[in-house]
Amino acid sequence: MVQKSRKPPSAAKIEAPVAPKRRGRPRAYEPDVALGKALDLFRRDGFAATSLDDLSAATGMNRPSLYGAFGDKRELYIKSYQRYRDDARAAMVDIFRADAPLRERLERIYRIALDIYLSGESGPRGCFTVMTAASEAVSDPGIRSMVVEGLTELDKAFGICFRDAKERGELPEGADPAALAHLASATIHTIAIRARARVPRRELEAIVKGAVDVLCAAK
Amino acid sequence: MVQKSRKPPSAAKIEAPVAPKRRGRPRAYEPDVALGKALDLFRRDGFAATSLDDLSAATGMNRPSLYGAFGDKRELYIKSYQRYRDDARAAMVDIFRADAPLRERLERIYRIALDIYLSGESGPRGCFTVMTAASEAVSDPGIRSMVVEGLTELDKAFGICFRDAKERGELPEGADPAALAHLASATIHTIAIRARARVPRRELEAIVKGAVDVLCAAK
DNA sequence: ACTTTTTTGTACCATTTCGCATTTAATTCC
DNA sequence: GGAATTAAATGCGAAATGGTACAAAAAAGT
Repeated sequence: MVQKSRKPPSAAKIEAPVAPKRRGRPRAYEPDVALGKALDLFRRDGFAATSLDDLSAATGMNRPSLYGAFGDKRELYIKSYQRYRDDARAAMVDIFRADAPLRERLERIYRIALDIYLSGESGPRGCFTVMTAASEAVSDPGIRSMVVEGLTELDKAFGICFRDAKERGELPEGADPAALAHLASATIHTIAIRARARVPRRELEAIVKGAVDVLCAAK
Repeated sequence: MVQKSRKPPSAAKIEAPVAPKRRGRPRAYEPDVALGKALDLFRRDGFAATSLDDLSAATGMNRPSLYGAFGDKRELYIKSYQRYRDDARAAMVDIFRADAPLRERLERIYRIALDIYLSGESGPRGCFTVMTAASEAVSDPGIRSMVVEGLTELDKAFGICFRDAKERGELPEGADPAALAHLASATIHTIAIRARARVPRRELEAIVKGAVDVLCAAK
């Protein structure tokens, strides 16, 4: 379970806690949980293999409601992807920012990543960014740019990590933080892919351990 | 162009060069080129988003002929994947076996990989193993086992590479060939994914260079 | 010439797919 | 209680999909 609660934690605006007194017939669904269900489906089967009927069944919303709430299938996919990114970022940002040794930060990031990639009632689901890159990204410019953004965001987060590890003397003078960051991202990608091939967690953890050893001792 | 000629280079059996004198109406297509076209389509759009009509149009075979020659859509996908693997292996095996310094072997492997991943008339196509892992692998056990095989084959090839580099003293005593091999595979995977996001070749080459530097200097 | 064999080409079928138009239901405002 | 508003539910429809039946065609064997 990666999804965090949807309550906006902003301190301003204390009002509208539960009853904004809307005008017409009330919704029979909660948009956030419905979007979560849609994301689950898309993560398992991908865009093309997920039908609106599947989505309708999973969310409990009938097709017109789905359409009204999220737009067409592509828009729903995009919103699902944004949700995925938000959740993943929320799960990792604290660790990336933590004032902890490099090795510990890497280990924690990869543990969270494995949790995300291996979760799912009907099998591991991998990384949605990687899945989307592998499918829609070539042909859909809008989706592609989101994917690039996702890839870049991860590179940057790792980049900062290695850069300040180097500043703190945890890495040798000659170490190249950008290159190490790309290798750290690559490790994320490889475990995401292997997770979908149902490689067991123990093996993925071994790959991660080997990578962390190399990355912490590099050059 | 990765496809090699389909002539079986076995020295035995010199006969059957062009006319085996078949019995009925002759085929209007060459199975190998048709399979190549099917592979092109599957690589671009994936299994679910490629229709039999698309395949029929691309191969020039009508659906019943397609069906007769390759079986149903899934079987065609599997045969396409095998073809992809055969081609990729053929393009790399000599380099993996070459008696050359580690760095040179890695550089050559990655150059070939980029050629494969970036080729395609309608955009880069990435790695078919990665694409298949990202889509069909979770739900189809048969396809999944082929994917695992593909991933493992690459790990092993890199493993041998690093192991004998270590034996030759190109790597320090403490180096862990298996871990380095996984990182080398991870680099393959990350460039495959980024290629599909249309990251330009120069950037991918920079990522590769950084990775090779780390891998050749590790521990 | 005619049979046999293999492949092609046309046409069809049942299902699924996405999307929407229309009707019905539940709620607030007056 | 009635009008207005918002959403759910039903169901239609046109297109696409995977797959196949069946007839016509092109070759070899006799």
